[in-house]
Amino acid sequence: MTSSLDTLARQFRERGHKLTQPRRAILRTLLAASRPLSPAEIQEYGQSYCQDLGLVTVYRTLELLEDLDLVRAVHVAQNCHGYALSTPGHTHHVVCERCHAVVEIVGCELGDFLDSVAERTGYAITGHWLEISGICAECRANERQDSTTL
Amino acid sequence: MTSSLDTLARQFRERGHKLTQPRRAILRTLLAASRPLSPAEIQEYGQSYCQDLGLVTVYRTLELLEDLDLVRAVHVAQNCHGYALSTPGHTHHVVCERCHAVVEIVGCELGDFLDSVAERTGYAITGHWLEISGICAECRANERQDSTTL
DNA sequence: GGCATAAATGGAAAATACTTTCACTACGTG
DNA sequence: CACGTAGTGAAAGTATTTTCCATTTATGCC
Repeated sequence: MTSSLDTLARQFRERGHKLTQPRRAILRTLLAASRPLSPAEIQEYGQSYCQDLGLVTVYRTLELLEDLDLVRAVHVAQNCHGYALSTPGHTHHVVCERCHAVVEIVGCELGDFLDSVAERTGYAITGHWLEISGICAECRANERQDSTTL
Repeated sequence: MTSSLDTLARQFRERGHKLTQPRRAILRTLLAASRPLSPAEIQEYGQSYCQDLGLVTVYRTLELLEDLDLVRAVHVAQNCHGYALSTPGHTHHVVCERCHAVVEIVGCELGDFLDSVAERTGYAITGHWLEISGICAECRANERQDSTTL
């Protein structure tokens, strides 16, 4: 959003990666996009900058850009494939990074925050999705154990 | 989480759906799970309750259960197919439901909320993911226009 | 500026994942 | 307990992602 192609390119090279034409095309496409794009879309639009940009390259470059924190995967509802029983009402999840256990948080205390978002962005807010990751008590206990036995 | 098989089954029937063996197997699997499962996993585990549970049925049943709000899709990072440039630092997205335009919210005001989550759940919070959906100013303007021209 | 070289590329094809179709089955009402 | 319909699984169809490898290209070095 705030980054220019130059800034991105510099960061890219500074971390020891080559700035090839295909990669430049992908960055340009992402810079020009007003919404998250799928790999196939990135290839399609990217070909206006780099004639024969391959889909494989798009996948590889996205992976790299994610590692470098220059790009992020955005949650797109249709394409999320984990399912869990929901408790009635509005809830959020806290997912353990180690064992993937899920705790649901029943209350939702984001009302004020969402109001301010609406005001700042001009959007009419219709919903939100919050997921919190962490390490559950059990896994932390196990980790302590592991490190003492080593 | 708090629901029993009986409760789920009752809600299911009350809303005019048949409670078949495959569906029962899927509900049982979800009840027994401690983390979100993919459709393929649900099929695999569900087969211990219903010998030849088909993947198609899993997809259809999940869709139905989502409609009934008995199950929810949980964001699983690997399977999200939208990519967007990330601005440096921590941001959240507001995505327009109509045109998919994305606005990034730069500040993050969830600190206090996350602290209370940590306290309540016993998790060490390592990160969070918030996405807000809404309708952007432009799309709302278009909608008003549409309804007056009709 | 040209050269060496290691990284990066694109196409083909394999491997996965997801959807749709359709003839058959079984739920549960009466 | 028979019947009608919602629900089913297998298989085919489509889309997505990964792997492999011969070829190309960016970049540091002269």
